[in-house]
Amino acid sequence: MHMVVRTFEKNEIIYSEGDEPKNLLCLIKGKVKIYKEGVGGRNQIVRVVRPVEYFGYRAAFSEENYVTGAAAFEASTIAIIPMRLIYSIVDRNAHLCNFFIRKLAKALGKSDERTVNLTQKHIRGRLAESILFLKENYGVEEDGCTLSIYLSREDMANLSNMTTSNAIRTLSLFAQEKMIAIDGRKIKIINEEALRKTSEIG
Amino acid sequence: MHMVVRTFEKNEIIYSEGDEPKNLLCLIKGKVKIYKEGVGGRNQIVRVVRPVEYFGYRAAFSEENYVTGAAAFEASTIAIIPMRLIYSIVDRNAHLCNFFIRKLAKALGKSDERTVNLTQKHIRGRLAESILFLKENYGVEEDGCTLSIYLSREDMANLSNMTTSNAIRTLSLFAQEKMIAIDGRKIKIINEEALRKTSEIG
DNA sequence: GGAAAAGCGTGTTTTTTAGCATACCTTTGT
DNA sequence: ACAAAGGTATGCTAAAAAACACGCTTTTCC
Repeated sequence: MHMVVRTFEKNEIIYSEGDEPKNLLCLIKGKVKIYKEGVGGRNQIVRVVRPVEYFGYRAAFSEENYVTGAAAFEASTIAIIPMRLIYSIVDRNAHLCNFFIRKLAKALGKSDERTVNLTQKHIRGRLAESILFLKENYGVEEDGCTLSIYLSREDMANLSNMTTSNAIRTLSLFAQEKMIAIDGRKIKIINEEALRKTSEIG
Repeated sequence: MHMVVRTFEKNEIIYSEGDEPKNLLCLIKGKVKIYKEGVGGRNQIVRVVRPVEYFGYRAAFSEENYVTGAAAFEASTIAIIPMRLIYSIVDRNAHLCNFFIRKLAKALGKSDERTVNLTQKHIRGRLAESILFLKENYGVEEDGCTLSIYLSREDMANLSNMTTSNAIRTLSLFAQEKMIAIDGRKIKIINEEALRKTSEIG
């Protein structure tokens, strides 16, 4: 009945679809994906978490089991706070209550936008958008243009709703077109304007 | 600074993407769609509202303008409650606060599931799912199998993430396969089991 | 009541995307 | 150091979905 902090190694699962939510999680250090298993082993990343953000509490508040899973993109440090503690505080702390309302409301808006982006844009648009999203969310290295997250092609695909081969193919195309430069998992944004345009028009 | 009730006619817009959210809405009677404009005039219905449900408050809580629009599927009666009233109550009423947390948390879970269903299932799966969804959400007529909502083919398409012609074609196929019977906009579920299977396997 | 518009049905073509197969290159673990 | 496994690259084929074209029917509105 008290908070603990533990580390998760790269690719370690933090919780799985169907698990009962007992804790509020707070990412102290690292990078985490929230994903959903789809048809034929294909996963869809629905959200990503950066430090310092809370996650894993939605299911608890709606009294359901998790409908998504969470895993560490890279070695991560996470604070684990029993939801029972939270419930008792929320009940008499309007401030905390508003905090969660706000977080949930923002996440819902993002989720709705994401639904449309993933369903209506074409492959190039979706991938361009993912690259920009990763930049906005996790930032870049000191050079100002290399994404500071290094994802496998499969994770890029799962983020962008496409097959791994299409992610590989389209990344190569973007590199040919000098919108990005790729070196293994390192993605450098060369022409952000073009990328933005691609993400908008498809 | 007080609640009003007004009616909206069929297809009338209740609020639009980009509008500033000032009110909490409550659908008293009728049926409402929450949708998002996509690429090339294609809309995606992200949620539907039935009586008696609250809607239109998400954007207010997250202090954004609306990212979705709302319109009446059919003639509807709606209570309009200024958000300013709500804010003042939420601040000191833990019960109401929990109500909104719960609603938002549930909606977010649904939205995540919807994202994956819309992106990964094939046309047949998506349409079958929409039909079952409409049954669960709005129910059936006295005969126990005719959906009590009558949508245009275009709305069926917008609900299922497909073009209007594909919605028309696939509905005809389902009718040929005796899973449903169609008579204009009337959809009768003949073989729910088959429909459910179609929605699962694609 | 009749013209115009909106909605529906069906067939064909084209584009987009998934699915495979194969080769090569990097890690990982022993 | 080496085998095995996992990840990346590329080409080809098949399937799915969109786009288009056209005719027909129903609604809407002067």
